[in-house]
Amino acid sequence: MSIEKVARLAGVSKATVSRVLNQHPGVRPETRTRVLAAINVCEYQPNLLARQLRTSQSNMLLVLISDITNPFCSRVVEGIEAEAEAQGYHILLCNTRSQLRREAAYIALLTGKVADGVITMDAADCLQELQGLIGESPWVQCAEYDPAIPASSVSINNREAAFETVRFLADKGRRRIALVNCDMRYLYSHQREGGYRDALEQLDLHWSRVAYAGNITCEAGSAALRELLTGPDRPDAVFAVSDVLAVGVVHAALEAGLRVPEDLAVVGFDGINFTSSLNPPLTTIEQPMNQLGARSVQLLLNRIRQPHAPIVHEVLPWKRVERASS
Amino acid sequence: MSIEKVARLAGVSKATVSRVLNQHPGVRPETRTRVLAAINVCEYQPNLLARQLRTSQSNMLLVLISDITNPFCSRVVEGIEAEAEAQGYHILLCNTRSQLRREAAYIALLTGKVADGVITMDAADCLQELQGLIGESPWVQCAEYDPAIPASSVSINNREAAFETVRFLADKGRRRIALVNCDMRYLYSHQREGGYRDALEQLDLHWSRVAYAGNITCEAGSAALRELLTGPDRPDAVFAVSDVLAVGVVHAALEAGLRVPEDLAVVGFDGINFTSSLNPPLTTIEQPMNQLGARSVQLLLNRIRQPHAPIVHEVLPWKRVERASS
DNA sequence: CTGAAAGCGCTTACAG
DNA sequence: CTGAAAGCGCTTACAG
Repeated sequence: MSIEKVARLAGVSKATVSRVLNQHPGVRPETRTRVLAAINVCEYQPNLLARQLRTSQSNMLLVLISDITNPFCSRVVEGIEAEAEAQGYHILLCNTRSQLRREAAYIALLTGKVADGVITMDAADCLQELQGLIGESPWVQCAEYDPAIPASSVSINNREAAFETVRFLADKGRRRIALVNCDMRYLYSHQREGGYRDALEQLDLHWSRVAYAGNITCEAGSAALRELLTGPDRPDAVFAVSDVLAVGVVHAALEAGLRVPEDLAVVGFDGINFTSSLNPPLTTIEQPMNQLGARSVQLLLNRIRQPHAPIVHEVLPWKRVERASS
Repeated sequence: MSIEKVARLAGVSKATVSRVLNQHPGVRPETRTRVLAAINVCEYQPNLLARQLRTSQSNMLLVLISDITNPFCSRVVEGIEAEAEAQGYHILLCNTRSQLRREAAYIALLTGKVADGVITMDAADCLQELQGLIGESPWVQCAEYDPAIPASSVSINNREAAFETVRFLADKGRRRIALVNCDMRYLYSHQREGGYRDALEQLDLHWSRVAYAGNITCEAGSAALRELLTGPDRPDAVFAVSDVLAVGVVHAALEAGLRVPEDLAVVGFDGINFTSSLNPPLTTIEQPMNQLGARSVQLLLNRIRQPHAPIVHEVLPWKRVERASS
């Protein structure tokens, strides 16, 4: 009814109002200003729902992340949101905790045309099930991906990053390098552990030890270190697969009377902001978090705009940031 | 067209399919199963856009936050998302950086019926302008609010929390208590500084000093402390209005050769998870972050469901968590 | 350059 | 218990 009201006020048809609204060329200037005036008078706000239904595009992107509280995730989301906004898209956020039930409810929005595409950051482990729900809809897998799924992905080379980190620690003279890993539902857990083991083997380091954190919290990191300290000989270095875990590792180490890095070198992963302000500052493997998000959006929009755009698996560079903890 | 396809397949009318879809009572069981079967056969997915347009409700909530990267914000968002999901609503997230331009684009979604209501966490300073855009739409102000705006709010008593924190430090024998504040665009900055000054006055403490951090980062916290250390006599305690700033304060203090808490007691604000794993663990004022989010959703839904529900200003409790840094 | 009409895919009184 | 019809508020060929 609303566009109709404007039309009556301006003495034109709904079509003309629509043309003005969408800045179509070829509306007589005089008509245009009359319509604009009418729009102002009645404070007309277009009903976007109707527009979306009619044009069958919503300019909305669905984002499925497992934990918005994880600083890595929130930085990626920041990147996603900024790029989406720059391209005229908006973000529908679902904090899934990798639970299919929650995911399903949101994906109904995708198949229900409320969103034009989806970016997932869920554990690789549940991607196959998601595939069934998402079907053919435009989809980009961010950070976590399943190579068997026909959807683009953006990630880093986790195996290489882990491999080089172990080599870095070995170069510094460390001989008993432990890994604090987490949940094996995640692809990165497998890849980083793979890199860790490869490096130990290649470097002929026979001491190896892995502790698994139950979740990505400092407490879980502390618990993991305590577990590592129970063995007959202690590690002299710990590589944690997340900065948050590393904070807990350092905390538990100091609590146990160890000096960092003298007695125990610690390296984290992600490159979260606060790592540079810890005591000691934390050495970490920095992921291009904003880029991961931004590129995901770009690839997704490619697919939305040209449904037959090729599927690509993009690998972004990581970077070691050396600080006092190692 | 789609519901029509199902209807043809099942040999009924669109109306009947719709009734089955919405579990209306009074559909003959036999008809029901026939429709359900047809739905399965053609893998029908309802177009939610059409439904939303027709019923003029979207079950979508717009969330405007200034910085998703701030751990406080992401915890509140977590609370918002969880409660919304529990009530059958979804979240549209805008990372505004308190920029009106970005906000305006999202608010168009609200007035354009894509969202049923809005929760803002933006700086109080830009709330008046938002008011103009939001108009009469259901709105809850979370953490930051403007008392002059006719919309509900959920927050804590910042003035009281700051007051009690200063008293707590004074009780511990501290005499030169400084404040590390941030951006005065925020209401909480004013309130906490107010509480700080009130307490000093009431306690007859004449030493006072405030440093302003340019943003909520550890680096800004460090810079603020360095500034405080330039004076003739140093503070013996710092109250920082955010845990993130406090991390930077502690870092710069240690760097300057001060012991925490012996030479300088430090108290943060928010109750972010990692504060307990810092070295030393950080004393902080804990805000009920999930509750702030959850209650905001509840108040907003009240308003959405009954547009004449009264406006309320809810104040949630805060809690001091005492640790080694003070 | 502008308008009348069809249609996006649903839901909901209103009849029967 | 079920169906025909109107309508949510737009946009877009198609005429003129």
